[in-house]
Amino acid sequence: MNALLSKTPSQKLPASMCAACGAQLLSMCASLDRAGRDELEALLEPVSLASGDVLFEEGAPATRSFNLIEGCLKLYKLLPDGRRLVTDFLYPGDFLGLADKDHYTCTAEAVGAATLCRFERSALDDLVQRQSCLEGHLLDRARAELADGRSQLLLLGHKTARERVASFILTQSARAVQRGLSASPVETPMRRVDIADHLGLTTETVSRTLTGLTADGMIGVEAGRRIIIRETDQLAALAAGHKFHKFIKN
Amino acid sequence: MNALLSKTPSQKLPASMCAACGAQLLSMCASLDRAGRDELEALLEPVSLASGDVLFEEGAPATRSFNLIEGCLKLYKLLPDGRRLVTDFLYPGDFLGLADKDHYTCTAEAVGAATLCRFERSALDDLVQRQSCLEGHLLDRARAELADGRSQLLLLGHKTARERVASFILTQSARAVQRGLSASPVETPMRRVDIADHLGLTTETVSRTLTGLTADGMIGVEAGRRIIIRETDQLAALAAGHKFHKFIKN
DNA sequence: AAGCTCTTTTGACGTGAATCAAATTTAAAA
DNA sequence: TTTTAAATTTGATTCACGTCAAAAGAGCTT
Repeated sequence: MNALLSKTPSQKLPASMCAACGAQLLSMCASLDRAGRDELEALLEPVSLASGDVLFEEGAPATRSFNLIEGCLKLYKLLPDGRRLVTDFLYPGDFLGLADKDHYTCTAEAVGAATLCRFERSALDDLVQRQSCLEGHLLDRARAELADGRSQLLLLGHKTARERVASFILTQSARAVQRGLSASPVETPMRRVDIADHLGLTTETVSRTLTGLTADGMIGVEAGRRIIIRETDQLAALAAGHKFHKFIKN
Repeated sequence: MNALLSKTPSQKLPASMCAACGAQLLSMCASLDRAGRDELEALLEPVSLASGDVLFEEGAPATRSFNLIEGCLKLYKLLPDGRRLVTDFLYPGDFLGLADKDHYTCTAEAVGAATLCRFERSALDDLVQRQSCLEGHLLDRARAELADGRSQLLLLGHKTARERVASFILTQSARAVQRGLSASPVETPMRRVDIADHLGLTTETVSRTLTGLTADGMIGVEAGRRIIIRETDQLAALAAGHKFHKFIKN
């Protein structure tokens, strides 16, 4: 293991992390043979990021892919005048850059400290070509991201601020469950402005909406960054766009 | 050739269309062998749709994929109260359903009369598994759709009505060019309400914005459905979000 | 723990696009 | 062609959210 390109080279990642990182990708393909496993593990490089570090920028050649081990990243696109859309937040186990073709379609930036495993795309592509089973899994992942993106289009195109925030909370909760965490006190490590830019709102509107949902007893907010879901069904009805629901305003 | 499942079974498609349709998918993979070609062609079934016909609905099992031969389709998602987001418009040469995993993520509906080629997904998947070169092309297509979707997120999240309409016109124009048509008088076969639901606006706002762009000399509108791009650079600057541009309002 | 900065919340107000409504144009049917 | 219905445009008004501004709170540093 070597950490040449890590932002904190003095602090190597424990070997167990590398193993976990390898296992993550390897789990994509149960039939990957021993040689394939070794080859894949040899491609891994650990990377550490501090809060606000940019891993890669939109439009740069997509020469590397990553697997997030610890922390949280945000992906975003910018308009020339600074308007920003956070397309997604990533958590441990998520991949970055696999769904990009030649160039990264978003900028990736750390939300708090984060550690990742890095792969050279060229080497990975070679491996994928020989281990054809991997390609199907990549396709499935791209399809899942596509489906998520389309749901987000609906949110940005037609949902109210209240519906957007409700959707966000439930999405974050569902992701926490995927990672083996609890559904209800959801940790939201990103700032209000990141949430706002993810939902096509302003910081103020996000804050006001959270206050409103709290006042209505649908959620609770602890220490700013931890959200308690109090009325799951009502929140879900709101997020799904059931405007007629008795508990829903707007 | 057989048209059992066509909406107009009496009117068979000419054989040349089937050949073109097959060629479309085959061109994905230059190395597809003769047996593969024959097998693929045997999978093709022609389908005809009348205006407003629904090809498949969001959430239905994605058992079939399609290649649009003629006409225009719209893909959309609905909220329970009827709010609608048109995720995309499709034109001849475009595929439908290839990027969906188990279930269709959108409803597909004909904008005017349309003809398509249909494939059974199960048979196609078998073929893809044996002709592994196809998988890479499917992955590339999914990646391209993903990139487009992310641009649309930015549009829906942060662009003004004027910027959205400008983006729409240029996107439609670019697609026309891809199909070998002229860039400037762009045919837009869909209704105002479809454009509105694609851009997260209302019919009235789309109409007013088109009127405004026409008044400013940026575009011209003929017979409601044909748009002339008069000031490409200004329209592009507007669409890209250069708010500071001297010719741009809002 | 005091002082600083950054973030979040709350308040007052403005505005872009939605809504409501009606006129006009276009398309379809008789 | 005439009649009827549907789509589009235009106008008047409203409202949800954005903008501007300030206060309150959280996190650092010393």
